[in-house]
Amino acid sequence: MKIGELAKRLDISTDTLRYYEKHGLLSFSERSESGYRIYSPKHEKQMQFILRAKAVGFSLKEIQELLAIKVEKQQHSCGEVKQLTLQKRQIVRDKIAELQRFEKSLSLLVDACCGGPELATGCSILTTLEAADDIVI
Amino acid sequence: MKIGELAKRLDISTDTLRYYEKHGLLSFSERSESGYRIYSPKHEKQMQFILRAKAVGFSLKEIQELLAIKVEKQQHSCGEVKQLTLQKRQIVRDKIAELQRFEKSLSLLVDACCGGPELATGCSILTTLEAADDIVI
DNA sequence: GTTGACCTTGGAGTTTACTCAAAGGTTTAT
DNA sequence: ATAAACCTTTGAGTAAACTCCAAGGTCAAC
Repeated sequence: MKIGELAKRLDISTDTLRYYEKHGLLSFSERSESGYRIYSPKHEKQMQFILRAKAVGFSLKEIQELLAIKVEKQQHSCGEVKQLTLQKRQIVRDKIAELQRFEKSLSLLVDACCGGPELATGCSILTTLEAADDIVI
Repeated sequence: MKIGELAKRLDISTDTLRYYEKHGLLSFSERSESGYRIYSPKHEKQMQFILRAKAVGFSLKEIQELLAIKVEKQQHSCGEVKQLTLQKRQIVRDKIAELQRFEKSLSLLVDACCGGPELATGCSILTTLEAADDIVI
């Protein structure tokens, strides 16, 4: 699969793919005789991982660190790799907890709102928002 | 509370606070006679919301949209506001699902790893990684 | 056999989100 | 009353993550 096809499948630009390769996120692909990048399903999986990590707020540098867990086997002890993994998992868990608070707040709003055609000024969604100091939004 | 104190409490810079005000994220504060910004606990709460939203991958523009749910009452119908809130909640739910997949993958790694002092090359954490194609990392 | 749609690189430009500096006014402590 | 530690604004600079462009090579179709 050439770069254009992979880009289309992932709904990103070819520039982004080359950018990620250049910056050490996407591992090097084979090249055709003429120098075209040839990607395998493995590359697609790796990209999906990168894009999903990005969507939940990891920076490219952090994503590199996540990917590096896989690579660090030769250099580091089992204990170190496990420690790093535990650290990353904690970050993920914290993010989940944060999002669950958002979800709760938004659900409160949704439940309180009538959803009718009248102007929202008189709607209970707002009363909810203004009254409940403990609601985060 | 003056800008320096709020910045310290939130562990960000005063520049960032002024930046958020300028870009319509943090609502205007009162000013002292000499022109100093005076913040209330309400401002602190708003900032905490902004920082938490940022931590889970919302851009400043998206955070504005979240905050705008509160403001749009005068201009929009109850139904529209509810629709927007539902949309935002779906995004939050998708992010949660994504993070739960990460958590699961990382947990598999943690559980499979002995955590001992030997080089990770021979550790089952790696076998897990390389064998399980359905694991995302 | 040439047109059009691909691909290559290098490098410049853009957007987002800060971050710093300059020049000056205010407040607090000694 | 005079430093030191605040605060103000304006505007420039920076880092991350793309995004675009130019100049050229490749490939499939008509």
